[in-house]
Amino acid sequence: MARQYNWKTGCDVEATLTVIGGRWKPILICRLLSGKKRFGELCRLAPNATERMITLQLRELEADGVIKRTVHAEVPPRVEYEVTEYGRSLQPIIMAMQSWGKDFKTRKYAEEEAAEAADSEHEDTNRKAANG
Amino acid sequence: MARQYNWKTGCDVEATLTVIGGRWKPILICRLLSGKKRFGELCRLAPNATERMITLQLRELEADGVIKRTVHAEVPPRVEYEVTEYGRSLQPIIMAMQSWGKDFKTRKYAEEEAAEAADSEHEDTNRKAANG
DNA sequence: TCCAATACTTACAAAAATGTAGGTACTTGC
DNA sequence: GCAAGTACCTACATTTTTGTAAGTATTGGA
Repeated sequence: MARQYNWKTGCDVEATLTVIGGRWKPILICRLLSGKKRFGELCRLAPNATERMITLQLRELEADGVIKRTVHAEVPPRVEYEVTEYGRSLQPIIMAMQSWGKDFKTRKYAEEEAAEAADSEHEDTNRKAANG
Repeated sequence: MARQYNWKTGCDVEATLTVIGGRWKPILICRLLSGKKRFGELCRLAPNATERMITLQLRELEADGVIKRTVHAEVPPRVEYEVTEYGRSLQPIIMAMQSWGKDFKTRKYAEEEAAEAADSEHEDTNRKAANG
């Protein structure tokens, strides 16, 4: 997300992308929208992301005022992340993405099933042809 | 967007990102939501993107069934892009992004103004101090 | 014959994002 | 003394994305 973007003339959609355009950012925001989480929890909730990526993306979100980081002076350390009030204004976007994605997954899954079914039917035909 | 993603177990938000996660995709979809456009028009409407990027992202959107590409057999060639019915289901996401971005821009702009005002006040103070 | 116009494509180069492997700090409990 | 536990950080390597510059096809018109 290193973009030369003009706040006066730039496109609205592009502006949003400067904040949530990172690969893991929408996912992390989504996780935090349902409540405060510790670093380790976030890692477990985003298993495809590495710890390093999660750290980096959280830092950027923090810098943009979307989330808040709280360090508890304990040993072993405990760090909690939560969305700020401002960050919560992203909720409609994240929710829309979640809802669309759910539907998309169902579609994709159905497609795969259909493809497999077609495949095995094809195998049947081949077998019959070989036998005939 | 080259991700090993599991359609059964994967996160909903992440699923959406496999489709609209490209840097220019949300912008292109946004442009097309307001109506059919020619390639050249899209280039003019997304001036920060190169022609190559626009081509590539359009191809991916087409492959995902979000947009439709129509080639008219003319010389010089004319190619039109439009969102499919399915693509239109992304509208809530794009609109939410647009709305949030608009607000964010206003905020950012105000911040910059404030920073500049503070700066020139600082200069005044310095001048006074130097004079006193 | 050469140019203009459009929507690309291709090879190559640069930049950005992401991943890997290791290390750090601190204190409690064995 | 040593391992465990947490939330990182750092250097480095690799992958992915994006950009640059040039070339392609077609045909009507100067």
